[in-house]
Amino acid sequence: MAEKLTQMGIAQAALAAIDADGIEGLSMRKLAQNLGSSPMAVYTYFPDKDALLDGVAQLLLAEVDTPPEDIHWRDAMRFIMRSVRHVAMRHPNASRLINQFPPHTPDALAFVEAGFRSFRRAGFDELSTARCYRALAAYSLGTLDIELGGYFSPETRTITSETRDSMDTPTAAKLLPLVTEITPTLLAQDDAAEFEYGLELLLDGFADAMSRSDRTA
Amino acid sequence: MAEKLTQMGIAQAALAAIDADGIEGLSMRKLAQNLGSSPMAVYTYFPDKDALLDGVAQLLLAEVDTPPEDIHWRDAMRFIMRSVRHVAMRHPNASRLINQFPPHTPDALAFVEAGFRSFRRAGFDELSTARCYRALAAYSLGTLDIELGGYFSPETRTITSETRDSMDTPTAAKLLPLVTEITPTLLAQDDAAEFEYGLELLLDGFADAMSRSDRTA
DNA sequence: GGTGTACGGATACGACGTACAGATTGCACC
DNA sequence: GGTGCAATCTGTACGTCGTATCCGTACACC
Repeated sequence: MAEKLTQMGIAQAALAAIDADGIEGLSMRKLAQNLGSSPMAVYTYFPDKDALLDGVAQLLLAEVDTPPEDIHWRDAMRFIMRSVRHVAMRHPNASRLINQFPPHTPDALAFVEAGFRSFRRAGFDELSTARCYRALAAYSLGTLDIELGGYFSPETRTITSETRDSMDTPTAAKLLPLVTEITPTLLAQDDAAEFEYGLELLLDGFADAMSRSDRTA
Repeated sequence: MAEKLTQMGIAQAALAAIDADGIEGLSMRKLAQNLGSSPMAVYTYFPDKDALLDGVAQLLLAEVDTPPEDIHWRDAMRFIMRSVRHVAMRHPNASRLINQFPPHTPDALAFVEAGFRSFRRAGFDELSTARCYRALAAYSLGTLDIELGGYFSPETRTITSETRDSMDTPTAAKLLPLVTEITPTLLAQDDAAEFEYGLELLLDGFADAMSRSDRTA
C-alpha cells in the first residue's frame, strides 16, 4: 500500500474522505488508514488538523475555473461566480471549508487574480476593484451558506421562549403570518435562478458606478 | 449554586462561555461546571450538543432589533441588516452560529417577520419578497464570514502546489501581481462602509425591479 | 400515603487530536 | 564504502471530548 506521502496526496485523500463522510466524519486515524500509514505521519506535512482542512480548502478553490481573458468583465464575473458555486456543489460536504478558509496559495488564488485582471482591464481602479470583489465575495459565500448549509430547510429544532414544546404550527401561523405564508415560496424557488438574480443586481450596480465615474473623470 | 436549570438559562450560559472562550472552547463538562451541575443534566433540555448550539444561535437571532413599522421599506431593510451585523459584532466568537443555524423560534424570527411585513406593505408580492429576502440573507451571511471569520486577514498557511515552503512573497508577487497590488487596498477599507456599499446596490436593484413591475401592472 | 414522572448525578465507553520517543530510511560528504 | 545527519514514519500514551446507561431523588397528583 502507501504511495509516498505528499501534502497534495494527503489533502486529496482528506477531500475524498470528506466528500464521502462529511467534515465531522474525518479523523486523522481514518485518514491515515486510507493512506495506509500511521496517524502521526500526517503531522510531517501539516502541523495540525486545522492546517489540513485549510489545505483541503485550497484544493477546492484551485478547482475554480479561470475565465477567458478576452471577455467583458460582466461575463468574467458571472463565469467566476458560477464556477465557485459549482465547485461547492460538487463537494457539498466540504463546502463549509470555502467559507472558513480564504484562498492563499497560487493555485487557489488563480481565479481571484483573473477576476482582478478583468476589472482592471475594464478600467476599474484599485479601490473599485477591491470594493466589487468584496461585495461579490460576500454574496458568494452567503449563497453557499444558504444553498449548501440547508439554511432554508425544515429541521425544526426545539427551544422557545422559556416554555417547552410550543411552536406547534397553528400557533406559529398566528404569531408569524408572513413567515408562514412566504416560507413555502422561498423553498419553491430554483436555487440557480435566485443566485443569478442577486448576482445581476450587484453587477448592475457596479456598471452604474463605473459609468458615473467615467462621466466625472 | 445552581439556580433551577432551564433551556434559556443553559443557552445563555453557553453563549457567555462562547463569548469568552470561543465555540471550540465550549464543552459540556465546562458548561455544566459553570452551571453548578453535572454534564448530563444539560441533556434533559437539549438532545445533543448540536441542538444546544442551535439554541445559542436562536438566542443571538433574537437579539436582532425590529424596525419601526412606519418607515420606508428601504430604511427597514437597512435597519435589519445593520442590526444583524451588530449582533454578530457583539458576539464575534459566536457569529459562525448565525451562518450555521437559521432562525426558527418565534423570537428569532421576529425580525424576519418584520422585514416581510415591510416588503409586503410596500407592495412587493410574495415572490419578490422571497427573492429579496434571499438576496439580502446571502449578502448578510457572507459579510459575517468575511468580517468575523477573518477572511481577509494574513494568517499565511502552508501547502502549495506540491513543493514545500514556496510562496515567499517575491515569487507570489510575480505570479499574482494584482492580488499583491490589491490585497492591501482590500484590507485598508472600512468594514462598515463596504458593507453599506453592497447593501445599497441590492436595495437599488430591488427598487428598480419594483418600479418596473408597477409600470407593467 | 402511594405512585409515577421529570430531573440530576455518577460512572463508563469509545473516539478523538496530538505530544513524545524511538525506529527506519535515504542521501551528503569524506 | 563507511559514517553521520536529517527527514520520514511508527507505536504508545495522555488528556479530553460527547454521550449512553443506570440510579437516586423529589415533587405532582390521586
